[in-house]
Amino acid sequence: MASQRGEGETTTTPLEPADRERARAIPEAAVARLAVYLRVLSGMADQGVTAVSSEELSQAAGVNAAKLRKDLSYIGSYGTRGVGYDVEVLVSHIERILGLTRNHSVAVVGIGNLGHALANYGGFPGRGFPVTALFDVDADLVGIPVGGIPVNHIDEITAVCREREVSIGVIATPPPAAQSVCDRLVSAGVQCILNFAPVVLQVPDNVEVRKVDLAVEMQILSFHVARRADEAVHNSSGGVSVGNNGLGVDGMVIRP
Amino acid sequence: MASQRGEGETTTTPLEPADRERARAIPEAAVARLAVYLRVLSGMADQGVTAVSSEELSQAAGVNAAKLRKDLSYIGSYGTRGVGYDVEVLVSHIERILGLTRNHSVAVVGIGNLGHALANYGGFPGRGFPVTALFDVDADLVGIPVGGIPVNHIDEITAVCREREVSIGVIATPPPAAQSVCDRLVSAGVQCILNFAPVVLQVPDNVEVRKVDLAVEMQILSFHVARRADEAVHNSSGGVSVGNNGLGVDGMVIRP
DNA sequence: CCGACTTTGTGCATGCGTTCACAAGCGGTA
DNA sequence: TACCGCTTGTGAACGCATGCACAAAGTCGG
Repeated sequence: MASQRGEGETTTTPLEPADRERARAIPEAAVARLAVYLRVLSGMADQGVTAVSSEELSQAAGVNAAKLRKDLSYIGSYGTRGVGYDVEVLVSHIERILGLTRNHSVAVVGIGNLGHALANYGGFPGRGFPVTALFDVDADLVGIPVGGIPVNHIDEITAVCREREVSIGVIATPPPAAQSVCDRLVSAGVQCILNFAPVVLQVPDNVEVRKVDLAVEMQILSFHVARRADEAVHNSSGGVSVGNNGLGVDGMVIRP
Repeated sequence: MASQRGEGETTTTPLEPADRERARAIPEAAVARLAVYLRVLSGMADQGVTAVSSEELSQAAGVNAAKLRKDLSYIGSYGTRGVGYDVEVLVSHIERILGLTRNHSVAVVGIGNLGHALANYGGFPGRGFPVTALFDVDADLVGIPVGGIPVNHIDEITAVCREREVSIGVIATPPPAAQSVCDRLVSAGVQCILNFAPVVLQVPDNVEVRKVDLAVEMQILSFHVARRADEAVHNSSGGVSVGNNGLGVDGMVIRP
């Protein structure tokens, strides 16, 4: 489902006409990479670079040049053949596609070690994600400002989230509380959740969940350590060549 | 390269004979899910559950039942047809494949907000990953214990990592320092890195990097917010059906 | 001891994402 | 203006992962 292209729209759309159709066609993996490109491009812009080729950008982002061009083609044709891409133009178009033109109010739930760290990030990396609300069950924390924002009690979550138009909820609670918090966020109208708790959240279909799971990350690394160790034992030759292709957005390129 | 299957080994191997061959064949995405299954199974074991079917486990892990069975088949046939899986057995086999039978010493570099949070996790989620070393550039922090471990100066990184046999390095520094820290970790013999800095690290092929990028996660969520908002504007019908398939290990299932 | 039911394990088809390779297009130059 | 070299954009092939559907295999009840 969802793979049919809606055609025949002739109304004057408030947001670009053909972009919507493109947006729904962008593979999730490509979206993740676009965010990386955006950061690299922003860095280049800060250094005064105005133009870049797909080869240069792909090197900096740690991906294949062809893949980069395909990723960029998902959002349109904004390059100049024979020349490359204008950094500013690319930045603005990626920002538009990623929806970074509007601000996304963020609420952090669970003000423990991690919650503190998140709250203190201060405007979150890559501006546009202001933390506007903090919540915790601990009554002793309520009212105390963390990173400039006072902590609210978790029971106020619905009212506060609605009032401050929170669009992204970050769950940094202990595992047992995560599902309950998630449910409350959802019923408060939050449709995007970033979950740091090592729990598989159950949510309705209209809610988007991204998961950051330290234990899983560590265990994946552990797997590779073990595999490598075994290979080392069984292969008399010491040749190492791994190549971290596969899923994920990690880049890994030999420096020039 | 690396896709040939080494056969003809008849020596008594310290680690199971046919498992190595299996291990290198497990898709990366499946490895990530195995870690999730392991957590779910551990939780079940704690609650006294001794047996589980693929259907139950897949529900709890938020994945398709067929996919779960296929994932488990990568590590061998440890189920009983007509019955299901023995929880203990499955746990021990997944742990073995993921290399969790040995401890993996972890070093955290960059003792800021995030570094503090990581150090205080205390033995890291899912035991087996003891934090044994902390590093920072700030001389004022050196010697002060965080989460029970004294902070070392970053210049000692090579000596300390070698001495404590650190196998996983966690980078929680500001972006500009990340590549430098990474280089030092690599030259200290660390082959696995978990990177929290919003930087694309350049490493040699024999080093495995996993990335946790908050900005990217937020921007992916932002993308979905924007897409959804556009759809809401253009679709008069209010039907919502997203389905978070694609990359990643996130689960999303309607609760029973 | 046998039959019926249940659940695993997996061959196969489908779909998605990555990669290749090249035509199209643009700027610079004579 | 016409040519030449360079880089983009993309059609098509490839490969991997997912999901389906069923045979294999084991248990339980009679």
